[in-house]
Amino acid sequence: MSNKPTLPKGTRDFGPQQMAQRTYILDTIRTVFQKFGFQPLETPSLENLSVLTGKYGDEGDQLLFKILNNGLDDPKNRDKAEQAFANVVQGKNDSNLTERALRYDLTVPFARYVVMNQHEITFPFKRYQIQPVWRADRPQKGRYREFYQCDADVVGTDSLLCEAEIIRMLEEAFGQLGIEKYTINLNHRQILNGLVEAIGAQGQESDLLVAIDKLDKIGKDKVIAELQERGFSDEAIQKLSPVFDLQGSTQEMLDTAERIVSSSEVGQQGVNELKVILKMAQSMGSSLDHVRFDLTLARGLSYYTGTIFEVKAQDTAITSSISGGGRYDNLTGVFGLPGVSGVGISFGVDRIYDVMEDLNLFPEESTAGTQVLLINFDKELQPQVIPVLAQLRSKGIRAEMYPDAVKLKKQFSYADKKNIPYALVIGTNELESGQYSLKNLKSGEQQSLSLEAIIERLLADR
RNA sequence: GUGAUUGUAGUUCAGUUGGUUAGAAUGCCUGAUUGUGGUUCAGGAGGUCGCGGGUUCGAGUCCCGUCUUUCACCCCA
Repeated sequence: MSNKPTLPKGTRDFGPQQMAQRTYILDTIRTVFQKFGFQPLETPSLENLSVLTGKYGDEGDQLLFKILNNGLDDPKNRDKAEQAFANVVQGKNDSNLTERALRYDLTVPFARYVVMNQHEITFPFKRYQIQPVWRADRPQKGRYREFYQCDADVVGTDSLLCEAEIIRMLEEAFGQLGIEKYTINLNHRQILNGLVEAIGAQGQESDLLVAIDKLDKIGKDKVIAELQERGFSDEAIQKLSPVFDLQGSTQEMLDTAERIVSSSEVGQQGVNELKVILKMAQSMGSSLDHVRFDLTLARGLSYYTGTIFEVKAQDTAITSSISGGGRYDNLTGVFGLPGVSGVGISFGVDRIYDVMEDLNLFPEESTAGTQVLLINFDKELQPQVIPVLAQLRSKGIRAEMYPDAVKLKKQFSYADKKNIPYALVIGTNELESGQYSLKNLKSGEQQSLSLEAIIERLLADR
């Protein structure tokens, strides 16, 4: 029998260095959210299973992490539990066996919160939420079973200002993180609906979306093959062909799209909305350099009804999207509150981390730890050295003293490994003269200075 | 859920058609240097070969199961 502990599939530990880097990402995003007027919200890790099922499609339901009820071993529950188990084995949910599940995303819990607090909330309601979510997916590159989402959503307004602000937030966040090469892909569900109408393929919406969403991944020919396989007529595919060959500036592509869906009223409406959004984003200071209209962007989540967003980084092995979102007209409808429109964006911190790691984008400050290590010479001297430690900290300097009076070699190599830039040596000589030895561990130079001078130097070098 | 793939020292990996006591690099500890790290040199510790079963005189090596890793599909952050 092995006693070696292991992690559950698809989960990870984050050590001190990784935590510093992750915190840097989260803080950057949080600051952007707050700057745009979003307020924080946290919801429980657990939700009632009935809140989550049916919101993510059949595939999504399969990926929920369900929690086994307690008390199943109680003899008086036994019959119920066995009956429930029989149901679950047949793929049905049964609250006598599982009535809770881990949250799958942040949007549905948010919708639940809005419905439960509809009378207290002032609309439009802008909230951000940064918490882990869980999916019972098979892990692979950029996919984990536990990962963080950073969501910002606005509910209670149809204004396209929100969409424009989302574009600005994406630009600010990725700009501040130093990710320069990325694309914000933009599309509109109504344009896609218009497309379905225009080619006369009503009733095959989802088949169409799934197929054309793969265009940049598998190419035109394979998409056409897949469409044929899914039973689209040659005529319909013929009508789609301009979609595969879209080129030019965002504006030009939008104009082309407008022609393609000209026979459809909803399609037209979608194109117009995107045009308005882009203009608004521009007047908010967006260069639109990173924004691209992508008629083949579909996104899986079934609740989107308007604009949809997806962000991908370039020049990196991480090809999956690092951010995504869109407008949903009726998310709270399933909880009995119809007519509340919302739009939101979600940042995938774990993938952003992978991209930044891959491109080496973490600034040195983002991992800053202790600034100065006090060398521990001798137990006898500690009463005189400890006050120095306190004094450094009172000035806001990140300082620590090596806890044991071991060999200096060991203490210095500890500082070296922890990437501490300075070591402060206070031994008998220093205490006699009042001039302490400050060593810069990067350059190797060492100076005798008064405590005031040391504090000044450390404060200047932060 | 479907199809592949991986597992040997803290870490990254060698290990031949099955054959004595399973190796390297790096990291770790000690010393050269009893008040000075990152370089160098010398020495040392560290492994139930993922786990369980099977074949065999003999298994890290072959077979079965299981868990795990990574990847593609599906889907998705």
